[in-house]
Amino acid sequence: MSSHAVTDNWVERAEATLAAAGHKRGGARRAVVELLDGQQCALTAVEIEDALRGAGERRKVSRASVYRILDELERLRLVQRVETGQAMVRYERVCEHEEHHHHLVCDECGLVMPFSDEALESAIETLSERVPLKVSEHEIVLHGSCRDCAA
Amino acid sequence: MSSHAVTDNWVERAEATLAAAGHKRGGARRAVVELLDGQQCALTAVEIEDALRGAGERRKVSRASVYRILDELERLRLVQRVETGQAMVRYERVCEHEEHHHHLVCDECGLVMPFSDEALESAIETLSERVPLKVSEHEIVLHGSCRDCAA
DNA sequence: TTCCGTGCAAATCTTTTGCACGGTC
DNA sequence: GACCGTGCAAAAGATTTGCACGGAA
Repeated sequence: MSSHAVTDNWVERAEATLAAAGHKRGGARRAVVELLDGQQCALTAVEIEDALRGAGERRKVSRASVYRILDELERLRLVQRVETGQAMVRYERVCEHEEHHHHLVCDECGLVMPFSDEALESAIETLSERVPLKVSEHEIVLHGSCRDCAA
Repeated sequence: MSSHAVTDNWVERAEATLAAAGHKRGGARRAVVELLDGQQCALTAVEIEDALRGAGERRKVSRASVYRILDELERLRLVQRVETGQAMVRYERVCEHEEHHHHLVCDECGLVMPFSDEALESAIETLSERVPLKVSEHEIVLHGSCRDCAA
């Protein structure tokens, strides 16, 4: 069950975008897309592979396919990479009608949580004008200790 | 020649901190410290190894040592990791009397440049109070095309 | 029938580790 | 002399690639 059906049917958009880009359907890709749609936060390739192998109803997808699929989804801007400094890249769905968000990483237990902040976004926007780079993306990661670990 | 001798003699501080932490001196580590001191921006382990092998006067340092040295310098907060989404971690000197800065990454040619912005820092500071994480670090990376690549 | 999507296995690349030697204290 | 720092080689872990088969169009 998707947690975002109300604001943006990401699965449908993904399928449509993929079709428009000339892709045939594939069971592995559909499984990955559906899994990503149900996530609170970013997953690594290994986590995706494990999740799909585990859940009884879902088909097994080879790791190579997971990487290829994530690559293609990223190229089409359907998912985005999240670098959390944990040695593995994470990927998460990009929703059109959703607030842009960033990530909190607990360096002790590895927990990753999303957050968003308007003041931060506008500071980024303003600053992007003054910088010797045509900015297309930005990524912000706060590191520290989560409540459980800090306690 | 250090580009920062005026504001903060990082090499001296590094040597002192290392000594205080109970380390003996080592030629490899001194070479890495001196190289890092002369950099404009963050380097990868491989770049460090290559730079030291290349420069005539500098001794060759094995890659394993580069990683071990960077690890120790990071633990002592003498250098910091920079995650630019380029598959390799970058490291740069941390200066005490220098403005905190972040990075611009050209996704086309791989160029990495530093930048800093007060409004951004204060937004981060404010927001850090309201978040379910005891924040100790933050990292901001802007991606895009540099002037040469965008032209 | 034509090609793309996928799985499997091997390759590649970054980073880490084990071990032995040589230098620092 | 005791121990740490370092080099070398092998290992480990993440990601990519080559190839062949089966399914989608």
